[in-house]
Amino acid sequence: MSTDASEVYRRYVGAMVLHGLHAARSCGLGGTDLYALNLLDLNGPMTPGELSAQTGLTTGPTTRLIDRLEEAGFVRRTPSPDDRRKVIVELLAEPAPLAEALAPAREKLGDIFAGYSEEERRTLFDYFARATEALRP
Amino acid sequence: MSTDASEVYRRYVGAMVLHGLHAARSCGLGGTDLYALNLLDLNGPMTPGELSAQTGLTTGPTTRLIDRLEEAGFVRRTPSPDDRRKVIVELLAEPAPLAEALAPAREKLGDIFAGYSEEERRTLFDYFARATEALRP
DNA sequence: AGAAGTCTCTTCGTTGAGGAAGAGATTACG
DNA sequence: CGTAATCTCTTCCTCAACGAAGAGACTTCT
Repeated sequence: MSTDASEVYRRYVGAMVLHGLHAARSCGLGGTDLYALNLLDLNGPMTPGELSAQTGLTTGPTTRLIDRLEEAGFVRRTPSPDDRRKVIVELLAEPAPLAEALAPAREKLGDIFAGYSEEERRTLFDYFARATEALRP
Repeated sequence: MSTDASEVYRRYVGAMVLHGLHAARSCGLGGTDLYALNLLDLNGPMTPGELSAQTGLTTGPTTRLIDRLEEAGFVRRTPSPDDRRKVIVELLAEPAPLAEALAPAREKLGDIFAGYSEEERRTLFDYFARATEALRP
């Protein structure tokens, strides 16, 4: 990875993060809320305890974090079938306000993808899958 | 962009955002600080007024935001040569704590890039550059 | 030159997110 | 069985970040 490529990549990652934060704000979400949503998206449903371990929050703030996300329609709480003390926090289908906030960017990116050959697109998506796995927390 | 590809991509973006937020936290940065740093990285040096317009903050919090970033060694304030009321906020070289936080991920991604052919890497970096431009706020 | 406008910074009050401690319910262990 | 451990949630407190309003320095316009 040359210095030049590294520069391109750094700016790219910055743009992605900025994009995510911007979309989150427009839905009234804070940084931690976005963090939790991405955790749930990448790692699947989990209990408040697991979420609290992965976010680094103590249990009190975690409860209120889940409250916020539930009220906003992002997640759902379900009682755990095995252990009646536990709760399972599950990500719901993408809520309308978020989809709306992301739509313009998605369209632009769709146009970019359309400009590549089938083989190039395969390369890109292969990379996306690998990078996602590599960055899994 | 098929539904499947869209899913891959959504998770990828989530992983990138999570990665950025995680690195920021480990340096004691909040969401807004990260947002501002990325703005400065993508759009170059700017005045506090411009930064306040782009972050959506009023001028008071913007001043303190810059104070925080300056104390942490991320940015530098320089008096504007044309207008002595103005200040130019400039991003410095990446501070050590941030580079340290990002190092493991960079290494992993470097390994991934190393597995592609020269041509595939060109495709990837071409995409990165285009996507960065498309997402510019 | 003087008035009006612009830019940054300061001060003050408010708000919201987070930590600490403990309650209540359930499960596991002796 | 009964005691200890676990899990979520509640309550109270603290603190950091934000907005509003205005001060001070400088520029622009008449």
